[in-house]
Amino acid sequence: MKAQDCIFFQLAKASQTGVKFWSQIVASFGVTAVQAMVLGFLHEADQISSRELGERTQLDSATLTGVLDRLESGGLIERTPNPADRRAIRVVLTTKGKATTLEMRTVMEEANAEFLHDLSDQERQTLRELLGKIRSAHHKGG
Amino acid sequence: MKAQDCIFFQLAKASQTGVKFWSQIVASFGVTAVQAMVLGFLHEADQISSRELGERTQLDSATLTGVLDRLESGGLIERTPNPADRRAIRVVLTTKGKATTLEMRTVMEEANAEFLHDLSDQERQTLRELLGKIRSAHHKGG
DNA sequence: TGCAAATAACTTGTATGCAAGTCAAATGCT
DNA sequence: AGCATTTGACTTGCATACAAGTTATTTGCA
Repeated sequence: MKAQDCIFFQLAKASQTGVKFWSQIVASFGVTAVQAMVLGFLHEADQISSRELGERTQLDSATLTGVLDRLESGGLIERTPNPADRRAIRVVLTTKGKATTLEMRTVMEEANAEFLHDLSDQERQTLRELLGKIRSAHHKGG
Repeated sequence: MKAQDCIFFQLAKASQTGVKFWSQIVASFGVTAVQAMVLGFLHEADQISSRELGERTQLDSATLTGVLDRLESGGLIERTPNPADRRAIRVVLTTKGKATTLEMRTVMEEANAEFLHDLSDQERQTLRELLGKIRSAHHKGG
């Protein structure tokens, strides 16, 4: 078996290609690929705790603290206290954060389509299914 | 479109799942996932320059310098001078590096099979093809 | 009620990834 | 030969990842 045939290598490199592609697109909004993803999730569910945000984005709490720090410095989100649990925070989009996120969501759809431009509709569907199958198979101790 | 349906997110998370899986396996050899990958490529082509190794592994020269540093500290590789080009180095596996790499290649095949355990032969084949298609479509300015 | 165990966010240390820049050596062109 | 350009490896700075540990707070249970 050649190293290039290793599924871990293939996944990692396809992922890197995607992240680079997406990074260049969202760079014009002043955010990184990961930051853009976090904003996208916040657009779906605002006011959630760091823990829940980490669950949805599949980001480690250590990683997320840094990402939130930079988003907060950029004025895109705010950390507000949660009166019901003083250990937790509530992450909220600022006005600027909401505007940026809205703009990016349009761009994201275009980017998704363009990134998979060379694949047929059937292939895109299959790819998403297979990637999902992998993740669910290895979810928490599979 | 939900953030979870973003192909960049799906690729990144499937990749992370793979890297974590592979990392746990190679940890017993005292190397990281990336280090194991580099060793795998060196097993195919020893004595190559850092530039060529970077081409094959798709690792940035900045990243590769650090990876080679740690492999060299671990006694798995050595940097030797290239008399034909004094700018370049030649990366060679040590005896220990060769032994480790040999052992790992067996484990790698098992890990590949186990990681894709929930997929049929047809699905595995399709997945590899689609990932390859993505990478080649975006290779150097696509 | 009181205290051990669990939890939320953060911190620390190490390893990629990548853009940008440095330095020495090799190349190309006149 | 002489010199600008290119190249190979390295360095720096910043942004993820993630294991491991800290602190304050909350929960669960005797």
